[in-house]
Amino acid sequence: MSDPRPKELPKAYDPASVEKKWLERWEADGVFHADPAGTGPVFSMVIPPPNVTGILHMGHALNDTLQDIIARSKRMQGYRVLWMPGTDHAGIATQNVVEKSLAKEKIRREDLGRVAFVERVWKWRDEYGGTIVEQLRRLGCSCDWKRLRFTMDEGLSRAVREVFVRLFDRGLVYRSHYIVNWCPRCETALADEEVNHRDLDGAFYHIVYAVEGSEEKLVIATTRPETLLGDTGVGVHPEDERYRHLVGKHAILPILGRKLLIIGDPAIDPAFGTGALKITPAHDPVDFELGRKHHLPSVNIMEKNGNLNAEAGPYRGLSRFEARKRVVERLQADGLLVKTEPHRHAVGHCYRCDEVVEPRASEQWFVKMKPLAEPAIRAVESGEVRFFPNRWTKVYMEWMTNIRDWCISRQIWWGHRIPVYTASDGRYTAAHDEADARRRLGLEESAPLRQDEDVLDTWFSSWLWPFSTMGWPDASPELEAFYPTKTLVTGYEIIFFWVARMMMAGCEFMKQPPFSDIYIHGIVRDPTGAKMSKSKGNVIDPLSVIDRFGADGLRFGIISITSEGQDVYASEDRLEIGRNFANKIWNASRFAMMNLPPNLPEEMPPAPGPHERWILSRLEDAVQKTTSLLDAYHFNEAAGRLYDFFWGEFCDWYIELAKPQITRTDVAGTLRTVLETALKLLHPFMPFLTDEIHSILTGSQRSLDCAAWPRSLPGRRDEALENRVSRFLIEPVGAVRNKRAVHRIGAKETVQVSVSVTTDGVAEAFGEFSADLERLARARVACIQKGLPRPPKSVLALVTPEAELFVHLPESMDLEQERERLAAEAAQIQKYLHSVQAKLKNEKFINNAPEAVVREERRKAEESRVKLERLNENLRSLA
RNA sequence: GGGCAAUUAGCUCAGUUGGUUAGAGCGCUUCGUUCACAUCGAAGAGGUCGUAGGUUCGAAUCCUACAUUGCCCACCA
Repeated sequence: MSDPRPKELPKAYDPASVEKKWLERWEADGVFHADPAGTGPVFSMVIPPPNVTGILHMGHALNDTLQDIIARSKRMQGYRVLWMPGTDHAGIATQNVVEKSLAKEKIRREDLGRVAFVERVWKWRDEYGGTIVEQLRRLGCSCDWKRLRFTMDEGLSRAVREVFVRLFDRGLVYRSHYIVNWCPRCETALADEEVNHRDLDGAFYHIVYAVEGSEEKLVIATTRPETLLGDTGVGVHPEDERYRHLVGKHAILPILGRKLLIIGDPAIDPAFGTGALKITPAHDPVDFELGRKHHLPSVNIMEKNGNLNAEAGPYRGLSRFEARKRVVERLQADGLLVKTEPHRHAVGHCYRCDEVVEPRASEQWFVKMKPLAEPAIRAVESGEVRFFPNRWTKVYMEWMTNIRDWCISRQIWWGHRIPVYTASDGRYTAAHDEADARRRLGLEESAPLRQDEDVLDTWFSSWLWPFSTMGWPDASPELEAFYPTKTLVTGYEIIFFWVARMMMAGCEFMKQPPFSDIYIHGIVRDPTGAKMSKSKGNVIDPLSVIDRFGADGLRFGIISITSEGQDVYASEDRLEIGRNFANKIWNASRFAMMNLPPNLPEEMPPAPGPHERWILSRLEDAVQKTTSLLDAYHFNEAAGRLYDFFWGEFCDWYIELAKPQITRTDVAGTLRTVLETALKLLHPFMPFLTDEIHSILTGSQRSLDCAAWPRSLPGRRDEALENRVSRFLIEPVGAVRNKRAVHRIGAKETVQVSVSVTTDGVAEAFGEFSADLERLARARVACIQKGLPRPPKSVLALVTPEAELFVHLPESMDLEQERERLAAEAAQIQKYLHSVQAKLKNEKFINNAPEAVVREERRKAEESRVKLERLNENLRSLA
């Protein structure tokens, strides 16, 4: 036992210095390092890699605290824990950030050229890319930081190339001219999942198209009139009476005068709009398919940046929005705009920059997903991989079964360049490098090759994360020891982007799903339910919370306000609970450190008193519940049980009971045992605070991460004792305090208490705790006696079938008020008694309800009956 | 158009397989700083569990509708 030197312990917990110290110590001791060559059971997880441009937000705070709780508790439970950390190169996001910073110097990326630009991004990463990692450390994340990975590391890049080549060779990766989602701001294609649809108010423009060689007119409705410049056909339903005779004829495109073949296709809904559809194969997904089917030409009218090109004739160079305006004006002037009606419809937006996305036909690379999805579906179907909460299974299945091919090429510079090489004769292949490409194409060593200009979607590296971080494609000791991982913790917003794709990659390349448990948590929102975003200015900065409340305060706070599987409404006020609890733990420990006698024997003293056996019994309950709740991923319930135990049972009752007897060995020993055990249970939630207290308390400099998780000791549970404590101690104390408060008895005054009991046994039970009652309720127990009538000038404070407790009050007591209170209580019990008696008279209840339930109801009825009788007696005697 | 979630105290949420006189934190009211902690202690007020039916001896809990809110998916131009 070291000397805690209590005088130096501050009254309030001061996280700042403590956190810094322990961060360094954990790192120095290598507590978080996982050795693949070690012995014992293994537990592994990979962090959802935050964007390298990221700064810690509340979403990370929640996600990574959850993982850290798992990691630390598993470590204490004896597992060799690997929590693999790293960051994501976040192609578009990072490129945008660097482009923005270049813009301040009035430089565009084109001015620099590809090589110099990519160098700038690397430079940016070297300078700022460590920010998020530092912040995760400050949060207390027990990742194996020595293994920090980055999706553009050489090793991970090699894995990306290997995967691309394998898929190419299997025919699962292909190049195609296809309509894709195009972000004119980022100037790149996007995957379907990267487009957010929002309903916006737009207009439905009804436009007149003339029919060639006829007086007939066709009216066509569209929401994007500017795309008519790219029309190459008109479609109608083949059985539509209004239009079927026109099929095969031509319509004349307004403004440009182009001839448009009128085709019939059952895909066209005669009931929608005017029943006639303008076909713009290059700028609409439906039209693209129709165009292909009916061999219509495709006219691309848009530049990469969304401005119109030469195909748009007079509108060349205009933005798509300006062009829309001008086209509408022109149609109006020409008398071709029949009407404009308001129309609300879904408009796609870029998930990175929120620009309105345009469908645009272009040459892109795709992954054929169906064959990859099948094993990933089976793994979940069979129960090999499970979602927590389970409802996400359906969402996953739905998406997986309807999966579409994945557009993986991006027209940006920052990312893994597509490893496809084309020879001068036009033949191409995927390859690990140029030499490999020449081999595959049967070319000479010096033959010129051109590598594809595009880079891969960021998620094309993230989907390999669980094994690329462990050294794949090599057969590494890490893969051997730590793959597959056990639990993946992530938010539901990336189930499609990431979780589903990792499942597919794991099944395909490792022949084994990458994890068995998928824990899905909600999104952190502001108190009004809006997503937190910098532009809205509603973000809570976790770092400022750490500054104010400490990392442990933030961690405990965010976990306790997060109900399972639900979104979290966070505000700094709500997080205070964590800071307050940390302070409570600090002060309870401070009490222990100031009062525990030196040279206390290590082992638990034998035959402790009833208070001690009581708190040990409650501790046992806390150990059991916390352990099983954590195993089941019920994090906030586990946190809640610990909070209740520590604050509501240990501090509120046990410490108060122990105070006068703290010099006794069994009392001090119990206090220490309970505190130490509680610190261990709390450690995964609040690692800094618990390590600090533990080190002061024991002199040990080792983290509790190295301590053993508290074992359940069922022998400590004593429910009969718990029952006695609550009936003869906790309830009487509460009752006396209540009368004191109600009758405004000053805190310094002592009140007299008498107890009337029915049996000697009950008198004894009261006697066991009467000293505690006297101290905790500032009372003096005048007498405990069988059949004692209500003493004069006293009020009934507590009534049970076997006892009545009276509090003696001064002359000034208000009898009338007291009568009202008793009468109200009697009325309430009367009402309850009626309901129970009615139940017991019901034969169906007696016959159908389990015997235990019936017995319990009988007991309650009897109890209420006796209580009511006593209450009424007292009421009469008050009159 | 499909699907999912939520609806319990002023606010934010618990309430495990149907059986407690429905709980917690915050906020509110009253009282209290010799005694680990005012980031605290004590006491208290506050709820027809969204609505309407149904199943059952018994429903906040199960079923069916409906309402409100939020989210996800979907090529109706």
